[in-house]
Amino acid sequence: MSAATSPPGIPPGKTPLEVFAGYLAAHRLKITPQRRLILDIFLSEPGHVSSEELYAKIKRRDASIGQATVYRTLKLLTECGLAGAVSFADGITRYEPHFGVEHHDHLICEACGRTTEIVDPLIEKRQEELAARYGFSLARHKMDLYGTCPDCRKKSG
Amino acid sequence: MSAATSPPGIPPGKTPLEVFAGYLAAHRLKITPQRRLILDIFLSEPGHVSSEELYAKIKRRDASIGQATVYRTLKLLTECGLAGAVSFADGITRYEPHFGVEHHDHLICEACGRTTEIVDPLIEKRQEELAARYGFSLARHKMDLYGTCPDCRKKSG
DNA sequence: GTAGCTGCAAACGTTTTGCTGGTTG
DNA sequence: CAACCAGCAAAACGTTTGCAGCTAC
Repeated sequence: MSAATSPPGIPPGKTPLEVFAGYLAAHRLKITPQRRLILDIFLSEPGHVSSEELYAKIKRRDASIGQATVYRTLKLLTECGLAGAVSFADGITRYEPHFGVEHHDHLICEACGRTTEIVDPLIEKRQEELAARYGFSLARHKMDLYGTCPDCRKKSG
Repeated sequence: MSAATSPPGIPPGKTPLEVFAGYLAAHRLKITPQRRLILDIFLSEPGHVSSEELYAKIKRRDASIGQATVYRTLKLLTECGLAGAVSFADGITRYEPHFGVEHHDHLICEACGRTTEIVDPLIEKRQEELAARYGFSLARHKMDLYGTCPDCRKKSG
């Protein structure tokens, strides 16, 4: 596997900026203040953000930035493996940092909408086995569990 | 839990039409030829369909039907548990039948895009346990495994 | 200096909505 | 016959793209 363009898997011992810069250089693209700022703010987000949410946060630091730049940069971040796109079937694409942040799955309350991040080693391991059984090499996965959280169960009986 | 409006879980021993009719009656909505036809064709689909794909198929049987009706009916079918919305982060919402069709997860090849439907009882069981540990009652879940299928692995080394 | 970037605004494709006449219960 | 529905077309939504001037390399 040649290192330059492979999306999944973050190179070890590199800062996010180095990863991004490396990707940009490899594709003859440029590092700009806007791209740095977007990377910076994106990585400081705890969970998943939509492009619009991120745009709002970024605008507070640089009011002159445009929506399109945020969209374009998020796409770049996804391509270089620093971001991952998740969608919860509500028509909005959300992104989550794939750097420093451990992989996690989601436990989503259908009543109040709150999401909890979860990981279960046993499931992770089993997924690998399952993919292998079909001859797949597993790059990544997404698992969302939908239900009702304890609080909402109390409220609605 | 009162039966009328609960989305998840298909009542046993009922036909899809009965489920749908029951839901409509409970909400004082009406059964129409269009809704019947959409349900019928939707359930005859093997995998996931987008609203537009379904619309195209439906139009072949009733050219006078409108897109909006398909959208509206798919939403109803989702509400009454007969359909489930899935989205693969490409901006298009797809629906899959939740009746007769066993629940399944997806194994998706990132190279050629083909999806294989999979189920692993061990994972299903573990998901329940995991949700329970957080006090959640689990209604449903979505698990997508992304990787490279055997064929594409051969082709690209 | 040149290739690539930005911000703006217009375009795009999917989904939703307002309306009027028609249909269901 | 009252409430709800269908089809149509227009609107709304998130996202992408074309362009003209500006910036990184």
